Amino acid sequence: MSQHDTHARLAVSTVIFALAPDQADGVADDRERPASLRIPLVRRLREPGLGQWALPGGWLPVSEALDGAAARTLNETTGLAPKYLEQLYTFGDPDRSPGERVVSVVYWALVHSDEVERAVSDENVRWFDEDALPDLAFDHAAIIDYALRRLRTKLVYSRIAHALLGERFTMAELRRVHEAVLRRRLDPANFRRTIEASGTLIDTGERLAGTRHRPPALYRFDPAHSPVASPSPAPAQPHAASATASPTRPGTHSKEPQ
Amino acid sequence: MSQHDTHARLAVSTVIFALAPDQADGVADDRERPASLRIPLVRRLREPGLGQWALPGGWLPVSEALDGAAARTLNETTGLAPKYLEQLYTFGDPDRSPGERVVSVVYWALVHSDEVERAVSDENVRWFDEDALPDLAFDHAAIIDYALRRLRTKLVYSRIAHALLGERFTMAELRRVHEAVLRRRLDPANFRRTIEASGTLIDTGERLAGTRHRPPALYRFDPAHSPVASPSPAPAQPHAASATASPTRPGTHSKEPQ
DNA sequence: CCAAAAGTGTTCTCGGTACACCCATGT
DNA sequence: ACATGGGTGTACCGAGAACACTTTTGG
Repeated sequence: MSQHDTHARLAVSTVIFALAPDQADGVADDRERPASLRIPLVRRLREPGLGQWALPGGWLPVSEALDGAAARTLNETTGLAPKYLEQLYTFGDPDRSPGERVVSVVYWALVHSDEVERAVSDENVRWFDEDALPDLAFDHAAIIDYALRRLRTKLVYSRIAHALLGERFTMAELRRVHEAVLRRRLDPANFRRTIEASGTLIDTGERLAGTRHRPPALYRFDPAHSPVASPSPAPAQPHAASATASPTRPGTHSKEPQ
Repeated sequence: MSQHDTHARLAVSTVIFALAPDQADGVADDRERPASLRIPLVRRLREPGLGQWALPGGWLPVSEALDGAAARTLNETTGLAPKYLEQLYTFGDPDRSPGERVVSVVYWALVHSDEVERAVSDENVRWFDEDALPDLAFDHAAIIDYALRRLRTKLVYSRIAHALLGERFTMAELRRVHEAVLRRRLDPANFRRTIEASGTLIDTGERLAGTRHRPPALYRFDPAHSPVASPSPAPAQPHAASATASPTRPGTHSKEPQ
């Protein structure tokens, strides 16, 4: 392959975010510090970067859409189906990959916690805490850093936090998502009012019982309320990957890309 | 070429913005409506889209950086050297170009008005008013629309308007740039305070004489003050294209890309 | 003196923050 | 009853919008 290519090769990768599941060690103190974001990485099975951790991704087939390729490759490698998927940036420094010129169109995705349980997790796919990342292949550390900044920025002017949660959720759960992403405590009273004023929430009327205190209301998001700024015809929306996740290892195409 | 390519081809295009030069028809009423933005387009000399207007761009060479290719191709086709250049989005729908799969990494650029005079302008390169665009090849109309939205959004939280002006400028000139981009009148008093509070301006101490009223102060931008959010190592900065613009026609590479 | 734009001062509203306080449930 | 988080009320602060007003030049 790559006899002496006069063109760059095109790859698609994705930075995936999920909430760390509650550590059920019974210590009430857990609730005091914000939960953290986790990112799934895959181990590279070939050169360059053999053995290092990298973002899930793959080469772009001729006739597949960019976001389609992002959703497919992340599903093949991790078994995840993203609830939110948006293009992040295209990285193409000539020397970002040793040997071969590779241009990577990078996406970022949000999956909700339940998905994490269903996700592949073996010696070659692992979840890492946002602030405990391993050594990463290529420029992937910088890419994740950039994705985190974008997530934090976008959270405040858009309402995308629900993509990290299930269908129904309490105000406190939603607030903890914001706290985890922004890495700081938020005032419950003010958070409630801000969210309610945005009009993105719908009160289901139901309440969550079984807590050791006053039962909180359950909300869901207004689906009509997803005005995310993206290129005109294709708004960044929850993406339907092959829902029946049948994860396969990478290597379907030659080499692994970045 | 393209025997039966199993990969997409990679192109780089740029949406370039400049202020429309003052129409010197002497009517004082000109000052009453905001100036408009202008965009240079090039006519396609080959299929697909022969004869239609399109964004300046070219194929990505193997060993050239993305922003380098953007700066070079826009300079080759239009003779312009951008003062500001930033990646916009990567467009890659499988059917956006008839016949061949083309993925375009699109940049957007700002040039100041003086540049416009020096720019190439012939039957195959022409400036179009933002709201009087011709029929465009491929998905370029949607791309320009997206670039306009990005410019308007970025103007308010970042201070990039100076990239459309020369070295020294008055507060009113800067305000008219904002008015042209945002397409609405701004209160001179409040605009002044907002800009001054941002700390991005430096008073040169000079004043512009020769007006028929009180001479306004001349300002310049604080170069240290360009904290633009971009991927970590490569901040979006004024870009040094080949400064001695020697415009050449496209066609150096096979076909014209999108 | 007058026109016209430069530049200043004052007030108002609104979104976000801090924080005191009441409410409803399980134990 | 009481601990615990759910939920409400209220006061403050700073950024921006509206607009009256003063200043400085050319004609």
